[in-house]
Amino acid sequence: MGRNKLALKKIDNPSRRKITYSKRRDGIIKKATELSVLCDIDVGLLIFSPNEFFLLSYGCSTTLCMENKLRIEALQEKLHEITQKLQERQEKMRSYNPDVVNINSVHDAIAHQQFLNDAIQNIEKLTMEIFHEPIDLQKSGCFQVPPAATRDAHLTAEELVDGNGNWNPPQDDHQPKEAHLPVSPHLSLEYLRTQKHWNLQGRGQGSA
Amino acid sequence: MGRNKLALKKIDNPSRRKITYSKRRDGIIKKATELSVLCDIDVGLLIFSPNEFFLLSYGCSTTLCMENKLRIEALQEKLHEITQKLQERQEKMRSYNPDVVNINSVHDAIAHQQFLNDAIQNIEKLTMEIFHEPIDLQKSGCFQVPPAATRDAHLTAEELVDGNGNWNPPQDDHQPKEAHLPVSPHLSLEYLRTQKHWNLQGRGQGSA
DNA sequence: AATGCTATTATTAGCTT
DNA sequence: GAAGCTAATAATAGCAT
Repeated sequence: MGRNKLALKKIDNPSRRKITYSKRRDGIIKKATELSVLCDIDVGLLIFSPNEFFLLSYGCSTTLCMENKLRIEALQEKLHEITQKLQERQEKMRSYNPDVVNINSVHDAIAHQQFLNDAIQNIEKLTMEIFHEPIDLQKSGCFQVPPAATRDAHLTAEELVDGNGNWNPPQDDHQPKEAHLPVSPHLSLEYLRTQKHWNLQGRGQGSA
Repeated sequence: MGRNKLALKKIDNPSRRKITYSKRRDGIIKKATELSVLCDIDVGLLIFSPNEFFLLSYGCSTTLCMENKLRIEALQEKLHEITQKLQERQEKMRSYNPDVVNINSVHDAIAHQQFLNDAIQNIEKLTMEIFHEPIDLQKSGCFQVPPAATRDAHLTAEELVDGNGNWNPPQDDHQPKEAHLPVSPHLSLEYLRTQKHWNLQGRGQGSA
């Protein structure tokens, strides 16, 4: 085309190449536009030159491209956000189930203590609420829980705390032997109700 | 071009439109190929006709398109995975912080009791381990903890547990006023060590 | 380097098969 | 409808500015 035909290979002369680029770029854009209009179709054209990025689109091709870009950005943002949430949760879980081996600094120990305190407070709050506002087990369509049904369960209150040897058994009648619950490791709700509340009780045996 | 010029508007005759489409499509593909080769650049061309989808790409444009698609898929998979993890964590957290209002069945109550039991066991296990195997703070590259340095910290052991009104302060000398730790809300590990262990202590006031 | 010119080649509209 | 032909238009290489 033009004064003479040129071989279909990279134009070595950078100056001539750039000129050809400009002319043919405009040409192909015109062609793409015409094709799109004449034939009523969507045409997308992407041209990456070292110095410019051209993107032409009639219809969904750019939309597609842009949507993809936006989708990726949105997904990455969401992923980032949710990953942070997960890490927070994991950190919290780690504090509920701390491994002493991993406590290597005062900072770690403090953090875990804080969480343990929170956990204990939650447990106390719950038992208080259970005591003051007992749940009506009869109402909820479930089997009835016999009073003090813990002794024969896999893990009784006594076993739980005996491990530390410091459980003070409640003073009243919560130890009849009948165990009717089919469920395993548990404390019965009824039993919990007999305990007004639990408390942390430090027993100073100073070593410092 | 050709025998006569045609207006730049949609070709109404579908047959003629299709013919024009075929010819011009091939033409623009040739042009794109030439531009890419002659000028040594990446060119992408997307043509959406009602009956075919054409995608030409020299260099990164398709790569880009395909990569985007793959990236989207990978991101979505990751997001799905991590969302499930988060939900699991949230479920577990809910069990640690149960809301009595939501306990409407024996099944719920048992599940929560199970989690509370686990939490209690963890707390006891931790404190036992801390007591029996004190962490060597000097070894781990941390600053030295002065004995009983808790009183002036933002949140002392007393404040923490006073909220429940049931902390028994240790009997001996752990309350000098010197506070050397720069860290805030904390209990000192040294202080913990003076407490042989914590125990749950039920105070039977049976109402059942 | 960018713009315009134009000789020359490339594309293609309408036609034919 | 598809393939090929060709007159006619469109694009553009090289040159000049």
